[in-house]
Amino acid sequence: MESNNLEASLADQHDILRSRLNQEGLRLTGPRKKILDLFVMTPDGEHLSAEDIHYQVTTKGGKISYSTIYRALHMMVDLGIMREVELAEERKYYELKTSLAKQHHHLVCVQCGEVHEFEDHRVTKASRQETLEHGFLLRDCQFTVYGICQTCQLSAL
Amino acid sequence: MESNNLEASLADQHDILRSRLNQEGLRLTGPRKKILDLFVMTPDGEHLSAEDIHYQVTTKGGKISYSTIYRALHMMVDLGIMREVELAEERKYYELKTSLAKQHHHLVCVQCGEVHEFEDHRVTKASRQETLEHGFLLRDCQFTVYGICQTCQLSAL
DNA sequence: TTGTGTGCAAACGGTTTGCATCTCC
DNA sequence: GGAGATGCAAACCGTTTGCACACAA
Repeated sequence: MESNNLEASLADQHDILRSRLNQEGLRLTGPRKKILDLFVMTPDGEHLSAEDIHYQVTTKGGKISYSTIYRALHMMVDLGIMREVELAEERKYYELKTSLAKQHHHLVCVQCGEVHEFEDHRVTKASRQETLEHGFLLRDCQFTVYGICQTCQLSAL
Repeated sequence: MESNNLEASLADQHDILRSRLNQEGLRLTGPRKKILDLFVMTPDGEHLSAEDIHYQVTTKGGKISYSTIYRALHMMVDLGIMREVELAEERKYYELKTSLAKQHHHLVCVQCGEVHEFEDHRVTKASRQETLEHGFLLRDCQFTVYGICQTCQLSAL
């Protein structure tokens, strides 16, 4: 039951991505399916880096090169399917831009890396207001709050 | 007159930094003075990268190595004198944390790199509220709005 | 005088790229 | 069949580090 639903949902996602790619003369290939599947199966509030993707694919017995991963990520960002988020300084993270995704922001623990997503209409309004006042065309905004989570506060004692 | 005031202000800044450094057993050296001077003389809303600093110092006939620049920047961030801001993906930018500096955010043109600073109490409140709700200890927050400025919109026609 | 700071050159690490080969449409 | 995609290995580029020398306190 469950697994049938999951498989169905993955197949749906493949079809959506395929038609989107075909519009642009691009192709849905094996590696691209694997990457998409990882994001679809990733619970909310989690984000994947190129390294995460490489690790997950290879530990499942698959094989994929970093070049392919980076090229696929860039392509999906360009198509508006994914978003690059700045959570840590060392590397870039990516998240799926589901059509229903509201603008959300991130609360990050600088010690353990735990991430919470949250929405805040005040922040959304502020970004709209600020772009309007300066005549900018809004593209994206990132609001990232850095702090220390409870667990890390306690373990520091 | 003007230049006397500027020199006085730079000397003041040196004294402030020197005593702050000495508290920690650190020293105010030639390269550190040069870097501080650049930030003091940089108009509001401008931010400097390691490359900017290197360029400015060397075109003035000075000499400084990247190692020294990076080490000085990290030190000043650790001391709470400077802040690292994420304006572009490729490199890190730094700004002086003047004592009177209110929390401010950035509106960046993704094409030409123009940056506007702005304050918004709603955003500040949102960061406080979110850390509170999750039991986090607030460390810093970055709100960066990406868009296309008027000039770039017009030149794209 | 001595421990801190500097410059150099080499290393680092995430990301990008050129090219021969493969594969989806 | 042919344009687009992949994997490999090497290049890239901002940043970091080890080490011998220099200098502020």
